[in-house]
Amino acid sequence: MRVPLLPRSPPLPAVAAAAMPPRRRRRIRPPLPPSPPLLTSTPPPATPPVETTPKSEAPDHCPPPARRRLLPLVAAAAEAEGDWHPLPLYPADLSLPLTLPTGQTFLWRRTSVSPLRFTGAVGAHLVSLSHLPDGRIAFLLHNGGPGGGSPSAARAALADYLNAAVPLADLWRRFAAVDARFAEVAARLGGGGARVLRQDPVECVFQFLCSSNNNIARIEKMVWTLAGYGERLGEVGGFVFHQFPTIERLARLSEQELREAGFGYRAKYVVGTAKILQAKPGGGEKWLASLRTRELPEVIEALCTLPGVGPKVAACVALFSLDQNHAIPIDTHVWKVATQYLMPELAGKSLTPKLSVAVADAFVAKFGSYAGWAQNVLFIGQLSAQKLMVAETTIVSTKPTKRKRSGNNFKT
DNA sequence: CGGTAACCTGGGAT
DNA sequence: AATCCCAGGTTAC
Repeated sequence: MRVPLLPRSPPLPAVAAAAMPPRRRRRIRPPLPPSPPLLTSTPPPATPPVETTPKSEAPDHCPPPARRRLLPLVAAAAEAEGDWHPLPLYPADLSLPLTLPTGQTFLWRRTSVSPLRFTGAVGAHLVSLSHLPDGRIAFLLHNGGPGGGSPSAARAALADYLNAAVPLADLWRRFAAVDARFAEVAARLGGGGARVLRQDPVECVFQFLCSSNNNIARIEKMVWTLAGYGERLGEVGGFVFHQFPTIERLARLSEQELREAGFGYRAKYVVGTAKILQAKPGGGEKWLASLRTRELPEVIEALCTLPGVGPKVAACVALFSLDQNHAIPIDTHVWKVATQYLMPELAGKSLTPKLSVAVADAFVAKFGSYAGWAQNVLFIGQLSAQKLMVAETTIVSTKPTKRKRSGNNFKT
């Protein structure tokens, strides 16, 4: 496999460098410059986003009916749900709808529309995320207590998963200053909050293994099927959530089993990759994690040895889970952006590995060591533009199609 | 090396 | 109704 040779990234932007702690000792609650100081070691539970009509909860979570009836609705909801814990992240730092359902992970489910709420597994923690009335992010731990984790452990896991140490607002200011197109898209998206996650590498590899030449709905279905092989964590909003399975568990799946589950030719990729990872000295988890401290070209090369992993999937895994903030996944959407705005001389040409390297280089030259974060925003801009167009045409041209549960796709 | 065709599947367009 | 085309690519000629 040819290895795209991406240049060494330029030094960190001064502002980011100053705010970024060394990777080695990742801070649990890093200070975010733009955010007011509000975190204490034991933050008081926040008022949960008010549920206007408390829906019927899963039986497991319901207090005894007799007692519940005596409580005011809000109190009952609070008791059934537990406490919402605020995080020092404001919409400019993290917008849930611009981060969770926009293609870097396919495992979160929208479990409430008003207030907007997403639920997913972060490691073994089953959490819901929502914006408080003041805009801050808050999380609710569903499987805490005996047999589960503590809120403080969940908080630490979330800070890591959300890449909370990276000062997004500062990055956006820099990006907008060097690129008019970015400024335009950023404004259209509401000014901030599209954040690159720091996912578990195993989870990330297998998610993007399912993504090739595929559409979002089916990717979500396949990824959800994979997750189902992991340990059950609980049920929220009618969805049963699982911890993502281990490599060992995935390696025990058969290609036939996955084909019957609708994976098509990707079935052999999943099993093959699981087996290769399993055979790594020290285990696949460790091998993948070790890539976090390697240079990007080496990371891409290593990932491309896995069956079903090509340059695009490798770049996704590198960016979304391996700290390669200047990795640029070149897919059809980004290719469009690139040929339209960044390198018009490439218009009409086909996306070859060599050209995709050239485009990636151009992104890094323009946006610097966090170019992947800029690319992610431009991608989302392209995505939403397309979805808006699709929505328009369907309204105009077709009769009201009965909507199947298309539930978790990105829409505005 | 660059260009091309299969490759599973499902939904929407023609 | 049948067929084509496309969807966040990768692999094999």
